[in-house]
Amino acid sequence: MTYTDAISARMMALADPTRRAIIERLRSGALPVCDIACDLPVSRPAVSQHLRVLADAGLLMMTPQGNRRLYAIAPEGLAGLRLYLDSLWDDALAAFAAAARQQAEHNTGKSK
Amino acid sequence: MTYTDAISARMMALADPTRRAIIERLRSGALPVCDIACDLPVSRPAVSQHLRVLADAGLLMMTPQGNRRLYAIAPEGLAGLRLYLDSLWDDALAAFAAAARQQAEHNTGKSK
DNA sequence: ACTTTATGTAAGCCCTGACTTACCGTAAGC
DNA sequence: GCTTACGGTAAGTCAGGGCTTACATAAAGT
Repeated sequence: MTYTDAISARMMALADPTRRAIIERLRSGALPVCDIACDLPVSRPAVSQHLRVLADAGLLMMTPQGNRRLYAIAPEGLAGLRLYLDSLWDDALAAFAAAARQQAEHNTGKSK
Repeated sequence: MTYTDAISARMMALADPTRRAIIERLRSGALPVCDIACDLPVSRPAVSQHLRVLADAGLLMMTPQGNRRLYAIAPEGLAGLRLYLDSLWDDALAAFAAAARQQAEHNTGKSK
């Protein structure tokens, strides 16, 4: 399903350290490109490319404002990731509990 | 901080499609390497390398059992990721609300 | 002890993607 | 109307990582 593809795109977008730095920079609110790029260790075109990747993944929204373009985190983009991790967490916990239970009764079964 | 580094490692580990497929395969419980690799489109050594990456990231735990090695999802490995996404989600929502509020009073301010 | 099964490791190939420089469009200010 | 800031695009380079084949190790079975 295309649902998983969106998860993949967002996960890969968030996996890059530079893009994570951009996201961190935008936690407190929208910023123009120059403000994002000025204290990053890469060139401004590189930041533009990263912004494109993040926007294509649905993690950023852009609003033109006169001369510049404000980028901000799109909360909806994070929703799917949260759901995915939560379901994975649930299944992992259930499998862990089941394994522990099975281990316990295996031990009692052959208790000397 | 090394906190963020663990997040990065886990995010990058989960970003790869093949590794995501491995994780999906382990949702229902622990499996030996051969069972994981048999229905994946890559060779078994490739799976071994992916398992190493996932284990190094703290996302998998391995328990030797005779001839084979059982791999299972480590729930603790997911906890940090969930916390990170939740905090990002909170900040993004707050910033979004603040921007909307500011936009609103800007509009009322210059309402004709 | 020898063979088979299960798995990790080494070396090498190759493609993706992150980065850079150079260039182009567009809105603002004078 | 020019010039200047802002920002996206193009082309090319280069390193990292994912894959494969070949080899090594270890436990099990017979």
